Amino acid sequence: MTAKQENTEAEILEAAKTVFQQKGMAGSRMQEIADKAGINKAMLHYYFRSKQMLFEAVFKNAFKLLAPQLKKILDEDTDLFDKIRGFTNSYISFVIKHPYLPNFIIQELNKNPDFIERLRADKDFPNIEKFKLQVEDNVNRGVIKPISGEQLFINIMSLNILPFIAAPLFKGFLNVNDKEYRALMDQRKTEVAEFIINSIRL
Amino acid sequence: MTAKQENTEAEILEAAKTVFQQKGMAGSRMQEIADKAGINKAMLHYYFRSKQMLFEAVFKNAFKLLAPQLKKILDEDTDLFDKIRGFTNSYISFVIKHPYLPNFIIQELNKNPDFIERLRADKDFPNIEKFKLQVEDNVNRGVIKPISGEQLFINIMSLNILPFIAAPLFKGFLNVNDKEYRALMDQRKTEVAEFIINSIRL
DNA sequence: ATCTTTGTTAACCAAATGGTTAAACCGAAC
DNA sequence: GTTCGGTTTAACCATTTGGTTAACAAAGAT
Repeated sequence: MTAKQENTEAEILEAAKTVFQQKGMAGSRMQEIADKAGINKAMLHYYFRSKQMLFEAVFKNAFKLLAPQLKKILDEDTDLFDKIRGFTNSYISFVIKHPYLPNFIIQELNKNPDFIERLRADKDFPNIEKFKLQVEDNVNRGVIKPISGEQLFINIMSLNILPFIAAPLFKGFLNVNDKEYRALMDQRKTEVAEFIINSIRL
Repeated sequence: MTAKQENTEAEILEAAKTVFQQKGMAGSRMQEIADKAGINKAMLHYYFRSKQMLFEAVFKNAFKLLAPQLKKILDEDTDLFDKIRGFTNSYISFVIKHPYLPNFIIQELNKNPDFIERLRADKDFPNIEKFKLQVEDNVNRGVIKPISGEQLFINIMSLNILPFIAAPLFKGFLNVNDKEYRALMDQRKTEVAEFIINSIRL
């Protein structure tokens, strides 16, 4: 076995990630992935057997990257307000590093809703129970207005995720160019957290 | 010319809408659209020349449906708080009627960002200027905390849109079934508006 | 009645696409 | 240096897919 073995597999995954995340499962071509990885198309099948299996490998890797981001807000042991500030700030850095990733996951999950079941089996699958208790505790202590952990979680995610997923749409509505839109996103790094906190603080 | 003429064209558009919105441009097959419309595949080309042109017809129709929803929040002449309540409430009804539409638009716009330029040419393209003035006015009158119209608009849209686009993901994280998730969405019909208003009210 | 235009279909086509195969390659163990 | 294992490639294959064509039906127009 040559030393290239893992190298090739990694290069395939990297190329597949790029193509799949930008064009989706249906819009991606095995040939394009092979070209981008600089190898023969047959290698894709040698290492991953089929387009579907290659896709699932890429998808799982993508999800593995996203999960730790969510752990920050779900499992960490910090004060609720700091948590919201911390997540909002770090999520934006994450998206800059992986621009297509959240959209990719959401999109493919829409086309294949049962994927989530297989993901849940993983030990690192994010769990909201701890966060729910924390929110409930803050409500009981009179720190924040009554709100369920679920709804607060949905709100935090929505405010952080959609502006990136729907960037072209918002750019159109707001009539701003890429640079101006990036400035808006930069502003959100702090503003979104305060927006949320203002809403729930008593 | 038979009386079927417009009928056929409409049936093609209806079938194409269903298929394109659920599977996207790349994932859709002309044959499937023809089957769903109950006609021969050649008719698709007879009426719309190519897959691309059929797709664009569907896309424009979809956008035409979405635009009036946005006008509610951008152009109407009602009080800001009422506007937020009204939009939130009516948007959810809209999504129930057209479940795949917002995701479809966002997704295809991501794969084809220059689409938005062609859409902007339309007279009915939503314009945010009036809304910006209204927000500014409310800030100046001390009714709400300082916030730009752009950011408030992004927040309103995000809180309303993402929970539907990312429904499978949220269902997974929250570990709820379809029925429970729908209940959460129902709760949001009023809660989201109050969440926003609480955040900006002085 | 026949001619013309429009709508519709079945059969067909070329290109693209996911996947396979058989042979070549290449480093390592013997 | 020969053999043996996994690795890599070029060529090939069957199917799918968007699109075309030629013939045909139906309805006005003359």
